[in-house]
Amino acid sequence: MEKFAWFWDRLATYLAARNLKQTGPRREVVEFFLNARPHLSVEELHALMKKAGSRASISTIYRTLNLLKDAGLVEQRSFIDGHSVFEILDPDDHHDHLICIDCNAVTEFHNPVIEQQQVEIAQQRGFELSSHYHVLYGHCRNKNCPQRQPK
Amino acid sequence: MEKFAWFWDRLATYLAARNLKQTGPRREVVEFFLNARPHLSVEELHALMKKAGSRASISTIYRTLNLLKDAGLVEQRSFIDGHSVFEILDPDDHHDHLICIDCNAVTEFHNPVIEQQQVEIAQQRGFELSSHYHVLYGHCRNKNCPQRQPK
DNA sequence: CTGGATGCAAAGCATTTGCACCAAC
DNA sequence: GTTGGTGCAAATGCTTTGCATCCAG
Repeated sequence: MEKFAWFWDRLATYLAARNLKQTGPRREVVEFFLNARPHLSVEELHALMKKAGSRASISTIYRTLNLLKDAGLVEQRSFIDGHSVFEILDPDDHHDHLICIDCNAVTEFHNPVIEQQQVEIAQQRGFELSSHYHVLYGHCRNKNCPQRQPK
Repeated sequence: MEKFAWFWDRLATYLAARNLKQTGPRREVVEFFLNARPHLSVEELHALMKKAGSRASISTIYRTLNLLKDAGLVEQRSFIDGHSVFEILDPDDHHDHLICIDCNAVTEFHNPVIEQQQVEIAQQRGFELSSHYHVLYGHCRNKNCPQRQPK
């Protein structure tokens, strides 16, 4: 029972429907992407793959992730320091994030009240909601949190 | 009664405390920035100022906006298409965003229920909330929205 | 006067693209 | 064999920076 079977399925369907090919490098990128910790930058993903012996170029990583984005399987998010990260877009497991600004720990939350408010906000403005991005930043209280940015 | 008196005051204090200077171009950038419509890109701001006769360079605009950011007076937001915008950080007027994925139009919203839920979520987890980022993506229904990415 | 500020052009970075070669189908 | 995919290097687009000059304090 592969954890990301649904992902691979939808990808295969997408590729087949457009006469796109299922190549080695492309598979590798998807594999590493799915198994990497969330919020990995493209450069980090590239380094990881390189260390594991993959020869996929950074261009291919970008091209593949953009493909996944076009397929509606991932979401792209930008950071102020210039780079961006891609996130798995699983409709059955939606959640938002709390991020500790000291140790970068990521916690998930799901709040029906907020979800409902979002729908209402969109309706009020004749906006057809497609997705959303919601992150709370702050200080976690974990024992092993350094209480300050590693920088 | 200048609308942004508090902003100019805090800026003056910040500059004075660090022996930084109050120059012509710097004042112009701040002035145009404060009076421009929200969510103006740096390039748009530059074009606007140029048309109005200012000779401030785009470097100066960037340097000034970064100064305001360091002073805690504005906040920077990045978009996936590469550019970023700066927003006045007024603690008495917080808002979040709706972004049209067709025409990139940005609308603001403010929802007390959501704000309250956020506080509760953080409290439940012993998280000390510092800031948050909340964006709703979808399709706007404006007459002039192309209904598709210009690309 | 002195040190910070500016304009210009060049440099940086993350990301994209052109092109010749390679490999799915 | 076709057509899409890949790696490489060059190009792009936003943002930053080095430097000589300028100006506020």
